[in-house]
Amino acid sequence: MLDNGWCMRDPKQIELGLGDDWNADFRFAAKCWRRGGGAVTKPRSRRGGGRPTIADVARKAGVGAITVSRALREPGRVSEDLRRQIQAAVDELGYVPDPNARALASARAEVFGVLVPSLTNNVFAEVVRGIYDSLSDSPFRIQMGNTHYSGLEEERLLQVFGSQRPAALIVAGIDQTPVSRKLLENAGCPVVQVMETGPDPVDMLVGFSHLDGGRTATEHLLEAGYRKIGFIGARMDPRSQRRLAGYRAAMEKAGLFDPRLVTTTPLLSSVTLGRELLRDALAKMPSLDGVFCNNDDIALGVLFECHRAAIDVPKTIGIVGFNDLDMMQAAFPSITSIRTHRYETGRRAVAMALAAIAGNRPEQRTVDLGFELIRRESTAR
Amino acid sequence: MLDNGWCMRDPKQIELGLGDDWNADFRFAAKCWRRGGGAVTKPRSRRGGGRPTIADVARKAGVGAITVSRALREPGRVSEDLRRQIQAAVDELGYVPDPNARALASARAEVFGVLVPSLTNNVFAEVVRGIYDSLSDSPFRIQMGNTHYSGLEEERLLQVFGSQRPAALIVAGIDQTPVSRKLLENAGCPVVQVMETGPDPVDMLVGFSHLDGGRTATEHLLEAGYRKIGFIGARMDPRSQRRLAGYRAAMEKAGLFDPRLVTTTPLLSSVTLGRELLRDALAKMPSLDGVFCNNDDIALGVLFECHRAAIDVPKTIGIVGFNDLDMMQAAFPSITSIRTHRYETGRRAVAMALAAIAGNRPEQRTVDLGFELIRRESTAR
DNA sequence: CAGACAAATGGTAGCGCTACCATGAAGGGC
DNA sequence: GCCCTTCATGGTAGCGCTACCATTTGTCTG
Repeated sequence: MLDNGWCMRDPKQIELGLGDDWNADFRFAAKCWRRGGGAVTKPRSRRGGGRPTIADVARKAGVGAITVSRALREPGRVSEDLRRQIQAAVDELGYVPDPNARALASARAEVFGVLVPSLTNNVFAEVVRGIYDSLSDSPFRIQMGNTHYSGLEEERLLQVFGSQRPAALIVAGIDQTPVSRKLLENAGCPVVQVMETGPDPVDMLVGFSHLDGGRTATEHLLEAGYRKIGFIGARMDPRSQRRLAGYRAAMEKAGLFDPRLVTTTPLLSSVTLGRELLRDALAKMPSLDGVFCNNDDIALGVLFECHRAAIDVPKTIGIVGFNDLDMMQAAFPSITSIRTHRYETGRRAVAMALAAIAGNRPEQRTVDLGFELIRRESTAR
Repeated sequence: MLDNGWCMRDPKQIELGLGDDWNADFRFAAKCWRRGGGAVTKPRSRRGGGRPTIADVARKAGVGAITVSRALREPGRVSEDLRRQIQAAVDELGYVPDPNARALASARAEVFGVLVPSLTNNVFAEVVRGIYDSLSDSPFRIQMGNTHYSGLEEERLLQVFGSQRPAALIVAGIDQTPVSRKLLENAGCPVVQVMETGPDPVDMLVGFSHLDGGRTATEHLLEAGYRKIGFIGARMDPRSQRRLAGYRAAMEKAGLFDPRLVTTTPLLSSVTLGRELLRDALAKMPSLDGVFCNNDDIALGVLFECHRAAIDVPKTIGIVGFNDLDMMQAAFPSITSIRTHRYETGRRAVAMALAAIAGNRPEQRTVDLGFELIRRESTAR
């Protein structure tokens, strides 16, 4: 065992020592805060803190508060002159509008709600990055939620998000529970489902067909001459299930499907797990000559296991991944994968939501961004 | 070249077609919305929508509004009887408090502001995951910002976040600009800097010493008998700089430092880049016999490049990574790395912030979570 | 030049909630 | 019994902003 290592500090020290009842904790926290207990607060003259308000700006600029409000939100409706005066006052006072007051008064928050099943999965991280980049110069904030692949958690978060009257909602997937679907339909804002295609979006939809992706990957292996092609998948969420369905369709069409070729687990995907699953797959079916992996982490694990077991890739076993993360190209041998447009998905979702907010919903409510098969060494025999 | 692939759809189709002036876009959007233009809104009787308010609950329960408010926030201060009545009314009406109104009235939003330099970097994703998990059952929302490793962007986001009167701020790193530092000091809420240690935190600090990490990694290579040990680093942010400093300290102490052993680039880190950087390093210094990599992506790239160039690892070249992502353990040969406690960092940061909100700031304002050297095959010669 | 109409600005009245203070009732010490 | 707390509840007055409806001025039509 090489994984011994020495510890710089006692790991016990790293525990947290937190109570379970966060609400109680916070209630206590809030009470203390009110009494000026802990926080580094400056003494505040007025209740809301000493910060300038719209009234301060209005006074300084010699105009009405509402004109300041308009100058900031709809500059076109305020005369050039006043606009300059107001801008000067804003700059001088360092005025920043209070988003809470704004949301309360207008019954609409400048917030995009974003729901993803995982924060660390690179796939969703890329989508989220696209969303952030698209909104970074906009007045919109982003409220993100992690559903942990749980329908119940999604319902809860949707409930919470809805209470804020968001400007739009972006959610991963199309497999919402009936309750979630109802919440989305009644959200009173544009809704974009991402990462899939399907016949019946709640509102708008951006993604691609995982079924076609799975089929394409499998057909590629078949064309390359592989026959005993296995499917290896972890964390079998709905998207993985569809990839599996695509695999199965291609294998059945070729008359090669065999349930013993399929190896899955509900465990969270990881490179290490990819290694273990290949071992399992080979134990069940020693004559395996190809693998379509649920995702690239698994594919990388499979590759490493092949190295370790001295199995030649691509000669003895061909490997195809899914998503085409950067490392697929760098691997040795480089790994064939299905490239998906994750960043673009985020961008497009925001673009569609903004269009809908502006009242011109795209006539095309479903956008299929497709995917690409990237052929590499791992299937070139 | 194997990276040809065929495209399922015209990539040109994937462009966005968005204007540059988001503000103008949104202004238009908002205007349309007000006129009932696009969104799927239900007709609303009152201005704020037809949702139940605290007054509705109070009426139904036969109590004053303020009692409802208290029952929800400080149940202990309301009698058992009324609490039950109120809860029944809340459930029946499906009442959810409006966080905007709450924030406005109390001059304090139940929001944690979180600022990270990257959303896709697994390191920060893990910290963020810890933060999310720690707050998932709390009343706090999370407002995340992506600084893109830019001080200016950080200042801008801090400004925006501050306008919301957050309950706490968590920011990555200790190298804020003077402006950012001032903004943090005046935020009027607990502030936790994460991912580093240092002598002078704004408020609280959770992390570890990247310098010590770099030194430890390098000393390990030295102990294993490597002599011409290179440093390979991409995206040389302040943390990477400190790792480099640790590397340098160890090498100088051993009398082995040579600037030609250091290969860096400001480019964003990736596995592919790791391959290229090793090529560069070997071009400069063909006798290289060890590499300490800035992070695990780079280390993986280095490993793949060694495979491709038929360089034996660990015999000819030893490799050490940084962070100990899952794939380090799965790689063949497995890769020695410095394990960092990213998830725990997020958890601890939240715990400290909550404690501070509650008025009992930990006496220990700086928490060093340390790191571990995980010895593996890549340095076992 | 009246009448109509748009453009520019302002006043008022909330949005839904909580801080602050007031009230009345229930205990507790001498 | 008195005063002094403490506890449970409620009324009132905003928090900072914007929707809605004036009001004023200028411009255009016939």
